[in-house]
Amino acid sequence: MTATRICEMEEDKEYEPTGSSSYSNLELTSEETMKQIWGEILPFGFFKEIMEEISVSNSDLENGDYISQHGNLVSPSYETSVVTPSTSTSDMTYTEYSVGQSEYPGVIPINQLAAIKPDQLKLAQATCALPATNNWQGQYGFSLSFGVQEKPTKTTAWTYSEMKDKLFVNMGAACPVRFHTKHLPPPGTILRAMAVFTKPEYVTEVVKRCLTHSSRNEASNENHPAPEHLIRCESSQAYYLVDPTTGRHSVVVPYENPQVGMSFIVYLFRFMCLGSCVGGLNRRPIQIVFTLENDRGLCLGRRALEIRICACPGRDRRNEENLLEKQHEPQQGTVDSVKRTVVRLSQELWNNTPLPKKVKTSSDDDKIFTLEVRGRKNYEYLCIMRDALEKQRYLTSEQLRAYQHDKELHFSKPKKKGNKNSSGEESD
Amino acid sequence: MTATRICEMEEDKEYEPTGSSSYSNLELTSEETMKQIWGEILPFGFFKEIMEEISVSNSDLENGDYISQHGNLVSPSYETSVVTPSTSTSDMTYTEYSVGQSEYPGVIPINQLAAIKPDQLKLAQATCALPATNNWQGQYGFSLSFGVQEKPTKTTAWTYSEMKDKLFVNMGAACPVRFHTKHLPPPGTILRAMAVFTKPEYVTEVVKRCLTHSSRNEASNENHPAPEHLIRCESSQAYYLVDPTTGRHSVVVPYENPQVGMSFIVYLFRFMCLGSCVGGLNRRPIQIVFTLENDRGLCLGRRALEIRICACPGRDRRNEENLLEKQHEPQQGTVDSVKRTVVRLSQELWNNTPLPKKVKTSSDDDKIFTLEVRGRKNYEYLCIMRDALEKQRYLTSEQLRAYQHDKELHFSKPKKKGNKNSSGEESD
DNA sequence: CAGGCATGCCTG
DNA sequence: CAGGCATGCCTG
Ligand SMILES: [Zn+2]
Ligand SMILES: [Zn+2]
Repeated sequence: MTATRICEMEEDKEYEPTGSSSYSNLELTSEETMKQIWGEILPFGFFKEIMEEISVSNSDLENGDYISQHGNLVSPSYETSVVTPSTSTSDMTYTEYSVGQSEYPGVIPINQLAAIKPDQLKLAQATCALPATNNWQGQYGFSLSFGVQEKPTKTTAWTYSEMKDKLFVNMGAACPVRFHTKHLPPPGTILRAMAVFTKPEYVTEVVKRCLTHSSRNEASNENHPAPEHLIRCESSQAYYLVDPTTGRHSVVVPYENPQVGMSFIVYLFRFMCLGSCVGGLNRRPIQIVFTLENDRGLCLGRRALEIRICACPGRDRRNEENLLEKQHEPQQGTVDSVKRTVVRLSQELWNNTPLPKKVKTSSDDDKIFTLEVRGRKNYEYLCIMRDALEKQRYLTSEQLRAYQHDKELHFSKPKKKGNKNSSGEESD
Repeated sequence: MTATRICEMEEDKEYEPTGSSSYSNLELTSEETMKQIWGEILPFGFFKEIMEEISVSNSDLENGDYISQHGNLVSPSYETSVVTPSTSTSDMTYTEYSVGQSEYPGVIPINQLAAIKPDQLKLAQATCALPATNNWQGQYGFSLSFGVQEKPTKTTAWTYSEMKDKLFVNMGAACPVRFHTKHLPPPGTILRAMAVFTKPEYVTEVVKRCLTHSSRNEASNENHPAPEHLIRCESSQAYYLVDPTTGRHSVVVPYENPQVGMSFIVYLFRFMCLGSCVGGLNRRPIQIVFTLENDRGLCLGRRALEIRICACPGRDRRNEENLLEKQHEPQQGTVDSVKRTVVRLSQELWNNTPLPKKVKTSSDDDKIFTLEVRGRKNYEYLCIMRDALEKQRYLTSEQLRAYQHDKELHFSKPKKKGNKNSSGEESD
């Protein structure tokens, strides 16, 4: 079990009501459960009996108050809109079937939530406002790979960078992705692909095609049922979904087990906008989250892949790899650059919340930076900020101190498989 | 009277039925006349009694056969759609009034066309598939100018280059244009602004905003009646028109005579897309054609202005001026570059026509280039091609030979005011 | 298909 | 606000 990108997950440790690291964990838990309850009903046979037997008993979860605090768990209209695969209609209307309306109440009492096995906690991100993007092979050993390529030219249609674990691909090009499972997942398992903005400032925004490219007149949209979807999968069994709660787009195909003798199954994916599309991706990096889900919509494995859709995959890959190598000589941010980044990030992060926007920065010397925040949720933002600072190589977690009500918050440190994180209070 | 951009106009000379240079002249004539007959009815008082007394008698025009050959003169539905100025409605519906339906037959017999005074021949381009873009002061001495600017910075909102007679302007910026008339035009006169692609390959395409910027959600479209119009005029009396025949957009305001003591009247124009907008201008240069029109829709004066809508008007102006200066050392195209240009242009031009696409290029030496074409209409394309080659400084008219059915075609040469052009047959 | 321009936009 | 990068696309 690896760590999530934003906050670390615990495996056996009890939840700490006072700490904040369990916060995001709970969020996952509750939303996952809601997902399971509400389900997503697809018009083919892969999902059956979705709403059955959710046994209720919960001893671990004692922080049900977060649910209402979180405020996202009121029930919207639970119609799952599903776009059927194209049947070569020429009128291009967006066929949407409303195939299911939950009779479940809007808010599920927290103590009725099921005893869910750890694996199941790894949410199906389709109904999660902040989808999980951590890699997790799961019990079936889910992973992906790319075929080796002839030396990629500047304008090769796609190229995968091992060094960056990133796919560079032309808009509209069919890109073969190999999916591996070590053990056979149950029949009815599906593969889902969903795009998510990588930067924390944009993660909440739904990834769609730009207006120009989703227009009816676009050649690429002829006879396609989902012009607004960024990701396409070349399969007659592909279904284009719009999550009714979050509005997020995804494409789903039945997961076919590799043929005997083959270690993987190949799906062709197309990405239908440029990363630079104005009013669309708008130069904001994205990743594709591939999830293996069983017929109840539970996630069996997940693999997030950074992707850049561009005109010159070869060139851009080379550039990014060169940049990364240059950066490998570690390089510290200046006091000013860290301050600026923190201020910008905090403005972005706090902007759309009812939380206090107060953030102070100061530095004792050039090595340690201090932030002061209030409120429980802020811990989550601090983690995002910390990640961003680290990613930009401005500082490491060790260099960042955070205070809440005059008490220092300690960031949990990413650890290896099976580790626990810690988040408590200590005197300065 | 100056020459049109594509073919030269004759003033007193008789039309030659065998030649082709009179072709485009006739086109102007006939379309202008159609314009006058069908008219454009605006919902305010500027145009009245449009359809009255068109006396019919024509001796000069003896090539009526071109009319049907040209094929554009069938009558579509003659409803003029007019977008009223915004009245601050918040629902952003595109208010279109259908204010007039011609009872005129679809095709006007050529010999019924009026004896139109030369000035009136200068067509109101609003209903012309290929709008006139020649500058013509007319009897009221219509012209425009720009105020002097403080030294333009790189990102000044707008800047006018005398050297290039070109306006560089930020998208959405209010740009003050000064309009001059030496004599008072009659009451009811209006000013029209219409955008036209500059390159011959695109002149027939209607200039509109891109999908992204014309979207309802665009901030710039709030309470605006014409989100799809590229050109806006800051005036409560501005009307946004879509020509029913050509689909071309224009904005029209009552032409107010300069105040006493002032030599000009200022209108503020905004240009609502970038020249680079994908699916819109798409990096294709445009010009704005300003026309003064009387209350019958007849053109009283015209001024075409090249314009570049961009993020950095200052920078781009400097770059273009530098380039122009560098080019002033004349520079010839190679045989290959001319060939390539001719082939590309001919493909573009012939592509959407039923005409034979056959074009040969050959060069006797490095100075003379030969084209072979068939069909009457091809002469028009040859002229466009010749202009493009000249513009790119590849060659001059003198260097280009054209053959039609083994007979050499002679291009008419641009001459000064009052000159005649010649287009006949000569032996090689 | 690579070199390099064009052009919006980010950074200091 | 200028320098300069980012990134689609044109040219040879
Ligand atoms: Zn796009
Ligand atoms: Zn635009």
